[in-house]
Amino acid sequence: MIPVSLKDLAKELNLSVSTVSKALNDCYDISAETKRKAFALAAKMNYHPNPYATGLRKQNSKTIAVIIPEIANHFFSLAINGIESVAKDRGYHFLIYLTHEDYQKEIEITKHFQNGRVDGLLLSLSSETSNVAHIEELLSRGVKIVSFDRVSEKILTSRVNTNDFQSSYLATEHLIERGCRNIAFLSNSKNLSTNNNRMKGYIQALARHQLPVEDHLVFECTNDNDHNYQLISDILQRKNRPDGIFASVEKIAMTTYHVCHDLGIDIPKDIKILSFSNLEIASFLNPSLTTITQPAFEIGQEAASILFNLLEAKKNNSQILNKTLNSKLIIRNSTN
Amino acid sequence: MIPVSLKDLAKELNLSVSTVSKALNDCYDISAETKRKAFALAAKMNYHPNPYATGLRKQNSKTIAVIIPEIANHFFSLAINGIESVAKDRGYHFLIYLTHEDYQKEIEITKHFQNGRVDGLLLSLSSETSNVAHIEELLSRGVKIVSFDRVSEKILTSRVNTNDFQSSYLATEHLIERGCRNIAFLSNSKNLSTNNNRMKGYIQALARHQLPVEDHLVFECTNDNDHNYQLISDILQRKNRPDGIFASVEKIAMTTYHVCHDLGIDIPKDIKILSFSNLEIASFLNPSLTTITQPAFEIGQEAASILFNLLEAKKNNSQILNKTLNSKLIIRNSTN
DNA sequence: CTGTTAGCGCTTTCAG
DNA sequence: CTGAAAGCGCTAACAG
Repeated sequence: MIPVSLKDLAKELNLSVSTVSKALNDCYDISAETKRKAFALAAKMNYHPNPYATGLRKQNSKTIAVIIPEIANHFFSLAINGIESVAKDRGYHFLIYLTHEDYQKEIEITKHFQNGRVDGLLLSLSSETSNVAHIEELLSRGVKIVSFDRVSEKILTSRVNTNDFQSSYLATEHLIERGCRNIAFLSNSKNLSTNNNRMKGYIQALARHQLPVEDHLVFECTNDNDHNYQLISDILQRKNRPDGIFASVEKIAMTTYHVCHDLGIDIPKDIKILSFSNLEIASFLNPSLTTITQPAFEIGQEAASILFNLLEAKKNNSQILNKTLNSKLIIRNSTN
Repeated sequence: MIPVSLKDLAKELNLSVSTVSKALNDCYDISAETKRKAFALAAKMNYHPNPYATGLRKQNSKTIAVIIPEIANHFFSLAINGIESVAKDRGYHFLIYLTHEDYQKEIEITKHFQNGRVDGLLLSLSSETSNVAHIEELLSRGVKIVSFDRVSEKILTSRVNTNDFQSSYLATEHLIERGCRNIAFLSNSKNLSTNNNRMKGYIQALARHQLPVEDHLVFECTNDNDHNYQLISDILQRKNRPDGIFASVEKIAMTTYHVCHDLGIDIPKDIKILSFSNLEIASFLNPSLTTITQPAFEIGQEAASILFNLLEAKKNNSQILNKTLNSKLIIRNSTN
């Protein structure tokens, strides 16, 4: 690294460092001529200020952290696209951290933000997280946080998420209208706000249509695919097999699909599958899956905007916003 | 942000800032007792050094940039997983930048690394990039770079990629063995090393099996899906329709699948489709697609390792490495 | 309009 | 074993 610093420019221009600094920052009290020369030389020598020196002085870093459970998941990668689109416009950079759905890792990661590394944080909780003391600690230090998708009631931050309840209600209703009377819900993790809202939508739709809400139709899947496979396999081999499956996330829907394939169960004739999914091609490759697609990109954008506004607020305006964006129900195969 | 600094610790301990600094850095010339007290207080007060102050002093940032064309693409998100796994272990942080396959954006992004923001760069070129002066500029400034996947001969850095040529050769051969005699190659972008190597593998397999290599069987797709749809639609409505399609990337394979569906062409009976794809479920959802899966995670790991070694090399060891990792051919439906 | 000075939080000689 | 002082690159208050 052969950096060119303000000092180098100053020497070349026979000016003081501070004058050059002010010139390049277009301060009102610097002559037009000096500014011209400063900019010209800066361009010529390809000068770019050291962001960390500036940050140290200004007590900010113009960078944020994005903490997510995983990245090889279309929801989160699309959300990052949204975050990127607004970060770029507003002059912010972002660091990515992955918890891999692990509470301990989330805590470890959290420690990096105790001292100025980032101005703020975009956070989506791991499915293993129920205790949120590590987040509250950051908040008490004055770190600005906006939660998205996987939020917690206990964390007092602005939140951006999907209409999980409502879309689940509508989607479940859709299954009922297609004739399902015995719909199982494959839950993700009881710690997840998203999962719980989805389940509430499912339950309410059943209730609304006078269908029994049976405990034995709600199953808790885990992050262990083999376990899920076995569980679903058991469910589908019962005497009174469900005629509909609502999988709270895509991965579980895929496992269900897999099991059906292995057991020779015909989708959608024998069983109908409904799932949240942000992977366009999923519903396309297999038109018998009905999917709920979240506005992932917009969620990322919205969360980032709120955070940047918070960071740049003149007053310590800590108003908590709750934004809910609508998801779309995608039905490719409504016949039979 | 209410930060706790070395100064705060020093005051509390009635020691000088430099002593505390040395104590926490476990310097040999500090008494065990002092160290103990320093560590204890640091833990109690939740002290974490400001990374940018340290960086400014040590002239590094312990952060790298990852520049990729897009993130909602399984290859790149898996590669990021690999990068993350080694960055975490080696104490590095990473910033993500997306070019969106746009040469101008790539140039803009590149400007952020002229002055200390990152110690090094993991780079995968945009499909629009043919002139690489912006990268050479960084290199001449002493920025360490490792290229992966989308590399350029013109950029003299270590490179990590897949055995594109060989796997394409084998996959094409597989199509031939399944009876294809008229295989079209749907190219991605002529600027991409990956694409070109894949095409070479395809051509060589045809040649090896005494099949004519015909120009009119190689088609250039773009980033415009509608254009691709039209192009592929035209191809599949010719008199002598291809009996096999080799799509250089997943997105093009999906469009092909889509066109087949709309035209009522049966896969794999009427036509066989082969594609590079890192999305596990693609080959699963549609078993008639034969896919080549890249070791994306490992490529990320390998590239990151090489970069970190480079950054920490005592001598200015600028040896250029070229690593090629093997991809896997996944054939789920070899009947008919 | 320009320069001097101080300091952001940290590390690192060098003196004691 | 500990502390004073300098400085990484930059900005900002203040003096001239």
